[in-house]
This record gives sequence, structure tokens and C-alpha cells, in this order.
Amino acid sequence: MDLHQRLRSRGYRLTPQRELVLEAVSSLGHATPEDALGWIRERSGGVNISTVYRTLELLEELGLVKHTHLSHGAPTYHAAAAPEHVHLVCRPCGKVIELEPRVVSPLVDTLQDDVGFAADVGHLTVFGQCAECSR
Amino acid sequence: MDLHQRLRSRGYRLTPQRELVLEAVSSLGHATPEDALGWIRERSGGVNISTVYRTLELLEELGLVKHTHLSHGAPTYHAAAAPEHVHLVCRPCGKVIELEPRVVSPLVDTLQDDVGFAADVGHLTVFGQCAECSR
DNA sequence: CTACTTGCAAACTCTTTGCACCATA
DNA sequence: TATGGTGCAAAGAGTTTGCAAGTAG
Repeated sequence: MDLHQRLRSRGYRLTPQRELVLEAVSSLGHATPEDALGWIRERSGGVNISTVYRTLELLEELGLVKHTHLSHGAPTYHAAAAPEHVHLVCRPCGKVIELEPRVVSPLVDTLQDDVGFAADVGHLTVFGQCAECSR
Repeated sequence: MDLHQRLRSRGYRLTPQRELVLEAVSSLGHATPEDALGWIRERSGGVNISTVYRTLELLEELGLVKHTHLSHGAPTYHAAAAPEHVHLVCRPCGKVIELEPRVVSPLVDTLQDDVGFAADVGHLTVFGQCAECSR
């Protein structure tokens, strides 16, 4: 865990709250700020929701977590340490499917070559309808 | 304009507010609810913001507008009559680039073939960094 | 006329911020 | 012990809803 080093090298401090938030996101895989808070409450005394927001922002700045938008509402965070993946969200049933970024590499290459756009694959979410819901 | 027919066939009524909201979205190309309201205020007396929300929801149900998320905050609506397109959003500068859906057809086909997922191209937004910001 | 719509205001959700107190280094 | 961090409460965006008054058909 290099959380401590990353924090210290920028003058930030290591606190139990910061460890907990990162652990929550890592364990949950996908977590909204509210999800992370719930996870933390189940095992320790709890952390204030505003601290969760501040910490997620900080962890993202440090490159330890990333976020996407899997629904209309809250953003969803996941650990940057997790293998990078693309999200498919089925609108009818709400299911979230993760895929290897390989499936979008043709698209990424096209965007780079045609318009010089560097796509952020880890942030990509494709909405649509899954196989079951299409029947 | 088949707004009137579409509304009537489902028992809804044609009102000046509904015409204005659809016209706002069509003219602006991309519009948040707040943007649409601003456009309407510039030419007529104005419409209440809650009517804008209700109307956008209705127009989407009727298939006349669609929405995407181009930023963290408000959703962005565009007329369904406009040619379908994919959005690229440059995070550093905020610029929005529109591309023909052709560029993502390889991806759409892959998703369909591999996992049976029917991607909604009109709703797709790719975040990343544009050519200028990459220099 | 009647049912659908609108405007208004209040309520709600999600997120941010100011500030006094607390804790890491 | 000196900052930086946290909790709390209040303030802000964005959005939804209940209800009385207005209006399209």
C-alpha cells in the first residue's frame, strides 16, 4: 500500500478515514460516496459524508481511484489499482457489465487517428440493453 | 412537425410551452434544462423551470429528444430529429466534439456479437483529451 | 365543460463550504 | 506544537412534487 507515501510526498497526512475510504472503494469494486459510507459504517464507527467526498476527490487527485457515471445520479468510484475496464450499463435492468478495454481499442485508435482525441477508456460507460432484456 | 400528432395520439395536449421547449432544444443543438429555459426567456415571456423538466421528460418519452451526460452536473438534451451522433468531451478544455456514429460501429458490433449487448449510440459520450490539449 | 397543464412553492437529493476542534507528523 | 484534517451544520445546485388556477380540445 503506497497510500502513505503518495500522501506524504504531497504534504498530506495519513488518517484512518483516508485508509477506510480507499479500502471501501477497493472492496466494493464500484462504489458511490454513499456506498462507501455504508461499507465503513458496517465495520467501524463511521466517517462523516463530507469527509468521504473530500477524500474521494483527494484519492482521485493522487491517482488511486477513478470515477465514472453509471447512473443519472451519483458518480461511481473504483480503485485505480483494479484492472482497467469498460462499463456496460443495461438501462432496463440496471445491470453493470465489465469488459476488458481490448473491446474498445479499435474505437480508441480511430479517435486518435481521425481527430487526435485521446480517449479515457477507464471512464467509458456504454448504455444500452443487455442480452436478457433484449429478448 | 409531428409534435401535435404524437402528443394527441397519446392523449396529451399541444401547448405553447411544449412547442417552445422542443424548439429550444432543436435550435441549441445541445441544451441542459437551464439552457433551454434561457433560450425561451430570450424570445417569449418565459416558462417555469419545472415545466421545462416535465416537458423534456415527456418529449423523451415521445422519442422527440434524447439526453446524454456531457458533464458532471445537468444532463444535455438534443433533438432526436438531428442526425444521430457520438459525443467526445475534452476534460481539460470542455470542448464537445460530435462524430458520426460510423466511428463506433466496430465497437457496437463487437458488443452485440460478444455479449449480446445492444449499445445505445445516441447516448454515448467518450471523455478524454482533444488534440490541442494533448500538445 | 372536463381533463390535462402550468406556475408556484415547498420538499428532496446530492454535494460543497465555513469554522471550531482534533490529531498526525 | 504546528498544520492539516474532521465533524457538524448550513448553504447550494439540480430536480421533483402537491395543489390550486388556467386552458386546450
